[in-house]
Amino acid sequence: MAGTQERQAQARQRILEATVRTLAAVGYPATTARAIAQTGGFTPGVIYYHFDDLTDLFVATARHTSRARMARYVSEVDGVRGATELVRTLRRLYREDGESGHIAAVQELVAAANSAPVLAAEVRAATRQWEEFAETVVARLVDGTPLAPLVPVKEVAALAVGAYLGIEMLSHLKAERTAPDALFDAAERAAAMFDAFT
Amino acid sequence: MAGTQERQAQARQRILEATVRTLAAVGYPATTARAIAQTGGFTPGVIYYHFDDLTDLFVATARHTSRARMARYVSEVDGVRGATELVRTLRRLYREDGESGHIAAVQELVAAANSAPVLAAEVRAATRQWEEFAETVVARLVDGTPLAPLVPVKEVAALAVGAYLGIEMLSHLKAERTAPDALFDAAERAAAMFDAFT
Amino acid sequence: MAGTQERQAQARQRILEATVRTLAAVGYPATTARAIAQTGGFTPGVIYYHFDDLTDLFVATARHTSRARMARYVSEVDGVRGATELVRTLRRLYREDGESGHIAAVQELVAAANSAPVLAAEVRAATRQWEEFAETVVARLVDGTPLAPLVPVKEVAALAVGAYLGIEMLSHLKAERTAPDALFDAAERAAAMFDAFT
Amino acid sequence: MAGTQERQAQARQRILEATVRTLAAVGYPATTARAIAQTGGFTPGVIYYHFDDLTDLFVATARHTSRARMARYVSEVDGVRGATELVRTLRRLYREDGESGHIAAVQELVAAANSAPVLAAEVRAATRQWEEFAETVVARLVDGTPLAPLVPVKEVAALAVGAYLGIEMLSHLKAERTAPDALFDAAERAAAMFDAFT
DNA sequence: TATGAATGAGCATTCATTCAT
DNA sequence: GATGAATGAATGCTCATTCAT
Repeated sequence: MAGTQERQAQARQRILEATVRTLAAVGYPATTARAIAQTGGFTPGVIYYHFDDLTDLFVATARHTSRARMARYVSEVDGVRGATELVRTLRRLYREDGESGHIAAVQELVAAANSAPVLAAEVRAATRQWEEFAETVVARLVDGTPLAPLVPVKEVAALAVGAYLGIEMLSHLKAERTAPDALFDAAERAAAMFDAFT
Repeated sequence: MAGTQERQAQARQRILEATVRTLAAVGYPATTARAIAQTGGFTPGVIYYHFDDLTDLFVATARHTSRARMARYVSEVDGVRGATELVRTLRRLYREDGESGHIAAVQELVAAANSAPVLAAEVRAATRQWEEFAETVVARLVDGTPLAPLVPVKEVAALAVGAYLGIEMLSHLKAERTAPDALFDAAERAAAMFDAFT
Repeated sequence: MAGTQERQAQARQRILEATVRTLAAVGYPATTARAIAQTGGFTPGVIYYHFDDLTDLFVATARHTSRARMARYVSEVDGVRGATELVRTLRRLYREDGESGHIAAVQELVAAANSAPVLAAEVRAATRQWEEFAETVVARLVDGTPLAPLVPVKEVAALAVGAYLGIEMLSHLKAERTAPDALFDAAERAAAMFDAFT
Repeated sequence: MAGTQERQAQARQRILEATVRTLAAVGYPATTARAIAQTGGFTPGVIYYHFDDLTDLFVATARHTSRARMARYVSEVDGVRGATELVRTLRRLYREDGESGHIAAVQELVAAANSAPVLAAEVRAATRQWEEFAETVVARLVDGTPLAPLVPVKEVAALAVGAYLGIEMLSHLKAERTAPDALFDAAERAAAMFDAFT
């Protein structure tokens, strides 16, 4: 009997993951019910058994993906001390994202929000959470250092989130993972200077 | 005879601008032939008289918009001396872009490139030009200063372009222009420090 | 063991009644397996346990409803003497039908028969029975009166059945029960004249 | 230039007639966009070029058919004197309707109105016009005769319209045109008595 | 050149029906 | 007996695209 709820949840999970993979692979405009179904190896009909419609599915996907990654980011970044270690952790997380298609999917949903008002609300909420997360990370980094009064935490956080999405968008476009790598290298050098300085 | 070519060019221009406005207003997935035609006040048929198909139109739009803005950015940034002035100029240009819908359109096309392989090539080329432009600007800014050896020009440029697109994407999502304003404010303060230091 | 058959019969009954109520409420085109199930508070699956398919269910519904109402009409009209009393009885029965949704359901099934050949046979049979019933009533009314040779019993009966369905269809359309009331009033006056005359 | 509007009207006309024929042939539930298109020999897409959606088409069909028949009925019944001639005229008109499928279509739309609220409004209006028409006919028939004070014109008219639809529904169900014929015969005999009496 | 009409492919969604549990 | 999950075939509708005028 407990299995019923579990199975239901499992089925939803399978659909959500197929959606993420499809979004990452072919982009939002091509993420049709059929495409998702083919990715996940099920019939388009199942989608409608578990979700009201595609919008509902995209909203759920946005929430699910964002939450899952957020949890991972929070737990990984939690014990980090110093900018260098932070950059290294982020690089590792970014690679994870790239392999699972998570940020690609998120970026597609953010872009899609412009054409899907209902989705926009959900994406806005998710974005806000990421900005708040970025703020805590930045704040922890500069707090107690001479740079603290000079760094506008909110703005740096907003910049970070925007840059993360924009860079993912471009690196996906270029079908290359090297550009982000070079960026992380540079960031690591900057972080070393930052750590030395503080 | 010359008038014929001119007229042809004018018609193309009208279609391209309608496409930009439509992209900015409703996003790529909703930018259908009909939607473009309605924006521009012409019949969907005309599009096919002047362009092979929608992909061709989007490619042309990417090139046209990118070039037009590039020209403007180059000419405006050309005489700029110092980071503060640069930030102020960029803020002005960004506002222009916002009003005309140009970066919004570009961002939509970059996002769309993931689902439209032919478009991707054009967008990649445009992106490269913007990164090169950003490189020259950054280089000019740090050249001859003590910071020169510390700043990885290529990476900073790539970061700048990515951040520009990502932030536009997010601010469009939030339907607010104030976030970028706060960012420009912060950037201006940072620029002042930079200028004082160099 | 007898309880098993009883239970089976009860379940069928429940489904049949849910079908009647659904037909009356939303009409044949919207009377889907899901809609019936929701009306009756059971799962669509049960329908297929008790009936071969929807057509089978509609056929059974036509038979069931027609028989049930026929029994009631026969027993009520049986002891009636005179046209006035007949009209009053019919008015009462018509009101019953309206409240339970029975003629509405029958009318929906008659209309649906045009699109469902298998259903048509059943509905034809039911209609024939109603015409026969009407014939006996009309015959009993005129027999032994001077009008007997003037009244074409078969045709009057056919007219009566057709009018009954047509008027139900229209009054359902108008969402009003007053039109039939006015008709019954007029019929009662005509019946009074008839009774006085015979 | 004038041809443009004409062609448009012709195309609409073709679609409307295909809809009437399809409704009469397979009934409302089976009158899908594809079915209509096949009847008319065109693509489903054309329907949506000329009508907003199927509801719009059904509403237009109800109006068109009702108006066209009404015009014919009014003009044919106009010069009629006496009940006998009226019945003969109605018989002729009824045969026309049967061949063209017009009342069958109307009856389907009336039945369908129960499931299609938007359609209901249009059908209600059409029904009202037919009842008014029937009233004028009945009134003209009894006016100036001794029966005048005895005949409730409104109710007789309502009965006539309801019976017309109901009988069409049943005769369509029985796939026979003979029943109405027998009814018209009986009506003609009654009319002869009526004419002799008045 | 531009338009209006038409086409055919594709999409979201619904629905009757099946079946393992 | 009954349920929940799944399937596959429609259905309404949109859209890129074509073409005669």
